[in-house]
Amino acid sequence: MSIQAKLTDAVKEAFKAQYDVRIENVEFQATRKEFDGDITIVVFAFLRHVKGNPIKIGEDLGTYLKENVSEVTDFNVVKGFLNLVISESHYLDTFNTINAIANYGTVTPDPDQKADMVEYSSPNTNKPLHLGHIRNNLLGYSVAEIMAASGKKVFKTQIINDRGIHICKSMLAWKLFGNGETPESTGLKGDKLVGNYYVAFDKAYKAEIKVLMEAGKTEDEAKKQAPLLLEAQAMLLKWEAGDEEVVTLWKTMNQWVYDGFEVTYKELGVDFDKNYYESETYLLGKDIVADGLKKGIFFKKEDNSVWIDLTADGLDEKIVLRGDGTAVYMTQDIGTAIERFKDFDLNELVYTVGNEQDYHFKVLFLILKKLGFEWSENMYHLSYGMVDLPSGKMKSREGTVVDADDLMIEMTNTARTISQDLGKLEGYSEEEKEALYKVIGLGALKYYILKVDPKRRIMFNPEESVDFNGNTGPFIQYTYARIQSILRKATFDYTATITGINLHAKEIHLIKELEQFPGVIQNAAANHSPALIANYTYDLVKAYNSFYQTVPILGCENLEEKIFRTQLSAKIAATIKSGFKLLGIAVPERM
RNA sequence: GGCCGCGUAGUUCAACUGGAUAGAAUAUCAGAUUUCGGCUCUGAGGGUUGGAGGUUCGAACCCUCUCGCGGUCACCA
Repeated sequence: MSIQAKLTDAVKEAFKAQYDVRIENVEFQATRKEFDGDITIVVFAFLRHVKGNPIKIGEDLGTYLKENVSEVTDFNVVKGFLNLVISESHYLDTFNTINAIANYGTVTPDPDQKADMVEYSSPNTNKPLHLGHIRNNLLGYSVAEIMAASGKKVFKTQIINDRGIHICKSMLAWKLFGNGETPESTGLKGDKLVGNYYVAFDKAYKAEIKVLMEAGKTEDEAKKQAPLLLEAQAMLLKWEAGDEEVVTLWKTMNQWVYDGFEVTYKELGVDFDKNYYESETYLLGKDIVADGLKKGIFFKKEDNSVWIDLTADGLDEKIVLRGDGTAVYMTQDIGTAIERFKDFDLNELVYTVGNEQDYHFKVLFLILKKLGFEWSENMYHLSYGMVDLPSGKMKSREGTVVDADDLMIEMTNTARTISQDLGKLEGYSEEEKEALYKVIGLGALKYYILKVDPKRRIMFNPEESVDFNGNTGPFIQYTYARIQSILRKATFDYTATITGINLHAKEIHLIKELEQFPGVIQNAAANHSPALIANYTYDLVKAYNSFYQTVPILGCENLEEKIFRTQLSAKIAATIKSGFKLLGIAVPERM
């Protein structure tokens, strides 16, 4: 039983005995360092139930707790805050308990529970992944890991937008200008090759528009009448009709892209349990629309298009099916959501999608609710802000995107430069060194992106790149590596359980930090926020560095204390590693 | 213009979801370490939490107004 649970019970009893009132919950916080004590109870919160002077109530409560809870050795009241001093032996006991737990902080999922699904990445197949996708991937992957660590059964998934006019544009450009090029013949990654043709299409298309406009067409007319666009549209129709030549080309070029994406995902360290393909799901949802039409949830306009009126909910009218009977984005999302809940018996469905689609998901969830699906309450849009560059927004057509593969290489290069100056890598092979540079470079990138609250925009400056000092991934990795260095030198047996020693203030502080880890994971899962894990890990590392600087570990004279400090160091390292694993960041043994 | 989100030290981020004197990092300055890795540690300066009201024991957080930035209001996804 945790100390907080114990105190909560005692507080309830105290109020029952002294005032005959029932208290539902007790508000705790860590005592601020300028006051004496370890745990603080906020007395103000009780004023709703008990009238009186908060200082008097606090003192009565403190007296009661000191008498009835063995761990409470003393207390003081400042304004409405009751500060409790907890015995040192409690912290030593706490550490011994924590130290015995193998996967401390994580909850093993019950395999029989309903599953949660996290969708992320979901790229188009006409261009390579860029910095924006990196934020998406890191967030989605990390949130899935955190949810799993909090005890949920989680599936990671992506839906690949492999169908539509965009891929036809690349296909057409390849057919016209490609001369049979392949990833093999050019040595280019498949996604890069296809992306080049998308750009080539756009260039040729723009040239056609210019010619048409010079011939007197308006811009709108020119855009709609350009022969290349008409041809791409014709290609899409052929694809939908199952034309063999078009479908074969489509399959070939998509496969190039998938192969390319696979490389990027692997480098980035993300994966998926299941892929969905839009080409297989784009017809879903039409039945539901027909159904909703019958029920009167949707209505038809003169041109046969189907809409939903959400003005009563403060939103607009939204189209759910085109006049020609074909699906729009919303139709598909309605259909796939229903299918997923059916197929997987889902509890929660998380969509990792940028905040420019906030409105779309608001509408989607509302429509599903109106259609009577109770699980629509369990859908969550993990919305995140854009990644801006100093030059402004990233725009693929203007060539201002930061390519995902290039960025990872750049980060690795920076790590290499720094490590060659400062690293302690004697005896490492070149391969081991390269692997290490990747760990550090990617650690810097991932931490930089994940430590920020998802909702906020990120300004990414590729010139300054990413810091390696201060609140950064490498700083935390360094602390881990240094602990490993100590453990390598600790040639004595440090497995014994230590009792009865006096603890240094820094040690108590570290144990308090350790104590919080399980709660932080639960909180991060509930809030879908890797930033909470990042901040926690950083606090832990800072507390450790302060400890490290203040007290000797291996040089400690007293054998029991030396053993304890070594154990404590090992557990801190293990916790850093677990925390970073939830962020998808590896930790090095040396660096 | 309607709706949504965001405004916190020079800069990058926190603040346990309404709690104590708003904390870190970075940069600047001043110190520490005969020692287990000097990518470490300790300290100083730096704030009207965009602004103005309100709610209450208590507001960066909730409400109203206002200013700034971004997104969105497509039969694209």
